[in-house]
Amino acid sequence: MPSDSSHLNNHRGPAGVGTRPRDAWLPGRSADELAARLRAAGQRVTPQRLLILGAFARPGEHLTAEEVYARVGALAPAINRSTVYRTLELFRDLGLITETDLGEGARHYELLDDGRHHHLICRDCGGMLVLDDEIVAPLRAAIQERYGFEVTIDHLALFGRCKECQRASS
Amino acid sequence: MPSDSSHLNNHRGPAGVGTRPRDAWLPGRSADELAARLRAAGQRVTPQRLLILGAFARPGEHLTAEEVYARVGALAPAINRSTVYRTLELFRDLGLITETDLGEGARHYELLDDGRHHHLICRDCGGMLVLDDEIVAPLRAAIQERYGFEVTIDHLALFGRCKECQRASS
DNA sequence: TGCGCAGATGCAAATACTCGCATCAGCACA
DNA sequence: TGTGCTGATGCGAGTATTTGCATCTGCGCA
Repeated sequence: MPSDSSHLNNHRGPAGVGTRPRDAWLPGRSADELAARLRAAGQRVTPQRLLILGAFARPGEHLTAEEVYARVGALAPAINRSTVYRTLELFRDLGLITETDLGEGARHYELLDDGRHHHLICRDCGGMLVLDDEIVAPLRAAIQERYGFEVTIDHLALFGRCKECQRASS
Repeated sequence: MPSDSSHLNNHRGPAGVGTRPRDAWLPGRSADELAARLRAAGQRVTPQRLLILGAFARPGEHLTAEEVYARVGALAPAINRSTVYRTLELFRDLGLITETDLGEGARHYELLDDGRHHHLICRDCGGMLVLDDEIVAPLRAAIQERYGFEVTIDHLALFGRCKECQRASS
């Protein structure tokens, strides 16, 4: 379906909706905060959405879509798998959570807070390093300056070979 | 399976095998070149592998795994879908092809040549810009310097909002 | 050239994710 | 508060990808 990109903007409401705020929104535990955030983006507040955000206990915890589905299903069995996937996509676009492919077969989602971080993953040993956002920030700035493109780099996973594995095979 | 990373190095041969050459390897059309490249990496030369690389007609052409499978299947119907997926993964690790999630539901593979490029994709309008590797190179260098990590950034897809969509919603 | 082992493949099932469509329900407006 | 429109959800089917295991085969070695 390479020529079909309609799904890319299929949950935008009217004028200005979906705009990511300039100031990062600190993830709140309260339903009220999510409700306000959704309404500000022209999105509806539904019990499903509240539950799905609630599945993220704390920032820093990685969850796959299936794990979110399992947690939510324990509380409200009627919630559908598709709704979970679609809602995670929405939250990602709103900047509430990050979505990352850590190379483990399923994408991981995480509450987004101000202390952004990224990962370096070794394809040889599987080891994972934390990459400071300070290293990534210049890329964001350069893209903004050169292309006027507001890029979202919230939780990058980059692959390669760690120092140890390079040494081991040289 | 978050704790299982054994698959990350399951197609490495003995000593030094799997090492990516410092000098980029220009993708060759000839089976001989692939054979030499595979043997140098301690990998076996099989008809399946030759066919799968052959599916990439030219650099610059994006193919999904299913498209590769379809092309290869037209020539040799016996080749299995799993083999295609596993072989693409191998070629990616050897630096022969790039793997990118362009947000279209299936990952795209492309022959890697020296003129690396990346993509900026607008989540609002679906538009795609080409991002010059010159902008990304400093990140690669910074990671190498700070972490001693040899990162592979061959074909990045970054998402965000293009200049026009920013303007339209402000 | 023949033998054997480790790695590659085929197969089938399981998991991960996407999509179209009918129905349902927030929320704007009367 | 009631009504209707539009976006959200449930559902089911389809596509994409991964995995374990049995079998097969490339290639090093005798």
